Amino acid sequence: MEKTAYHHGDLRSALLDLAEEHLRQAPDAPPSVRTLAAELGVSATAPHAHFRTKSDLLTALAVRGFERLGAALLRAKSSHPDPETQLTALAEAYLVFASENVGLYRLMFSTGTTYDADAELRRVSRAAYDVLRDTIGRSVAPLSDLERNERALAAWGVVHGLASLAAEERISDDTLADRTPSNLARITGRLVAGSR
Amino acid sequence: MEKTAYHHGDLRSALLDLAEEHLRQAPDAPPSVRTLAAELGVSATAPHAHFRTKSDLLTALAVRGFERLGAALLRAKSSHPDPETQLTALAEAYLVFASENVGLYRLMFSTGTTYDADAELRRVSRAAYDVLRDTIGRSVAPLSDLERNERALAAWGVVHGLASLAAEERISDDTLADRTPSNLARITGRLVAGSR
DNA sequence: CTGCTAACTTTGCAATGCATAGATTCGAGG
DNA sequence: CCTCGAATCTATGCATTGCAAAGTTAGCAG
Repeated sequence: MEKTAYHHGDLRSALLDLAEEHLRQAPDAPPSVRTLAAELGVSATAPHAHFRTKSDLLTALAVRGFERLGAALLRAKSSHPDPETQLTALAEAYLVFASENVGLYRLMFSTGTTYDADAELRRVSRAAYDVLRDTIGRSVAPLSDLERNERALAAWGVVHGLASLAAEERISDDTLADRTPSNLARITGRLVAGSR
Repeated sequence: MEKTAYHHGDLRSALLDLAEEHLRQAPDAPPSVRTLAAELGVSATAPHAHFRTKSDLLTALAVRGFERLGAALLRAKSSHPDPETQLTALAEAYLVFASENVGLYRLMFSTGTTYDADAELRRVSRAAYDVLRDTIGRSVAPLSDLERNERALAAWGVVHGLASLAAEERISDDTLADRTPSNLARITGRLVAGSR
């Protein structure tokens, strides 16, 4: 789908790349479309041809994020064949992704209303979630659909919650000194695997 | 601390009240300071006397939010003397607050850098968290400090994670049909109390 | 009554998102 | 090769917004 260079190269991808770069260096502020355009040497309204609104650009960024997150989860899952450790490995991969892409991760879960509108975003988000759910489904003995869904949701809740709290730096030093992804993953694993 | 009316009434509180109202009706967009001022019949830069920056206003709003959340948690705790049900009641109170104050809740956990700077915000946020931690600490048998902190953090992670996912409407219908706070609280309680 | 201070207004500026109209360039069909 | 259409990009303009600086008004202490 990657169109080859027209006037100024593949502006669409270039915009997304640069936006991600900006987000990495300033995770708290959403990147300015005009600034992106200026740094790419195009006019201020050039992005308008590829993304009708700024929200569309951010949504496209979020889609990329979920694709990468899903890939990271799959990688973690396939490199840990043992179901005992698989869940913790998955949690760790999730937490690592969130900590290494704070701005992007925040964006992925804050697109707000756009989420309902964009089918693509829903699809990739769902795909990432399904990796987690399938792992949960297999790691524990026979479960009803409802049971499995509830467990998967609970597990997702824990990792997402801890990832968010860590990303927003809401966990203070006297609450938990070791806030590394691996330690948070350990806590997650212990909690989720509790009633095994 | 409430200064009585000067020129135009208690503008500071009026701004916060109206901002919260705006946030309730448009949870996705942060309120515009100029619009708030206009609706209150003051000049566009009048708020500047009370909040040097917009971020300061939002931080003050977040402080209010944490105060109300903490109060809600305390209320829930004291109305359920039984330690068995106390934790679930706490989780439900938390989830109810988040669902009834989506915009405010989002704000409370997205102030970003401001959090480090504002001691007041840190204090009230910590106070709300301590209610949860103390309940966890008492509900389970003797625990080391580290154990208790880890459990409290995990519990906070679950409720915060589920509250966030629900607030952003990221839980689809085929994942969990019943997304009411009480059902989510039930799931939370079962998970956290797992290794009792 | 005088002066001081907090609250508020006026004015102005820069950044930003977005719409519209026009120019440029690529590529396909003749 | 040439023409034309469509995609891409530019130019211009506008409205909203946050913010700063200087002046104005109102309450209050002495």
